[in-house]
Amino acid sequence: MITLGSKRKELEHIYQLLYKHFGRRHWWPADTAFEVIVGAILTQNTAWKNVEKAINNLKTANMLSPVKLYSQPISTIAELIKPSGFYNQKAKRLKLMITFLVERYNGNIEEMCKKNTVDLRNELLSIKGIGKETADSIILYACNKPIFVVDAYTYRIFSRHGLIDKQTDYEEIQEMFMNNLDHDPQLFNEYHALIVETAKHFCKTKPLCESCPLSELPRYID
DNA sequence: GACCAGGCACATC
DNA sequence: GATGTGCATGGT
Repeated sequence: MITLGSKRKELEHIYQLLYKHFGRRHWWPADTAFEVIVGAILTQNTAWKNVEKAINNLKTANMLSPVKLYSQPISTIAELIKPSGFYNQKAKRLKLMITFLVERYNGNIEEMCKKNTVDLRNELLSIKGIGKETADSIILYACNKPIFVVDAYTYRIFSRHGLIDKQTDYEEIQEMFMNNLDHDPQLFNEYHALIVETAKHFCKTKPLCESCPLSELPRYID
């Protein structure tokens, strides 16, 4: 029987182990808040390597700003972000997000981030193409507000190791972290980044380690 | 040449 | 409410 107290300890312990092993991740990999938003949309079900190419295309074309992209047709955006895949769909989603940003917040991300987290999350979720993970990534990594980002890696790692079960939904997983950890944006930032790092090293190269205790995970990575 | 990747919306049962 | 499908490129 896992009590609340021990779950907190377990989550903290895992964090300490991963942090010791990987060190500070310096996430999200982006130069600006706007780049975070673009990356969050482009990385939907897509390897980050491909997103980098797409973002580089936008930078090279001098298009990586809300005002610049706002005035571009979807077809132009699609052409630039091609390497990230699903480019027609993502071009529409990007355009919708940017339209929201420009028309409601005058293209000012800081202004958008002044909204309280619950309202901001609902606003983002009302944009077609912005789902829970994308919204939470924007709130945490573009706004630096404390919300826990749950992604496929989080689900895979923590379900494989028995901390959540198969039918646990997004909000429940999010609550597990948020009910047991300080609401510190830097902590949530780092924890999610460490999960991604773990998955990249571990899930790929050592698929047979599914059954090893998560607390011992770093030992299996070397 | 399969198989997968830091989702999401929509259709169908 | 659960389950399935389209979207598309590039790396392993």
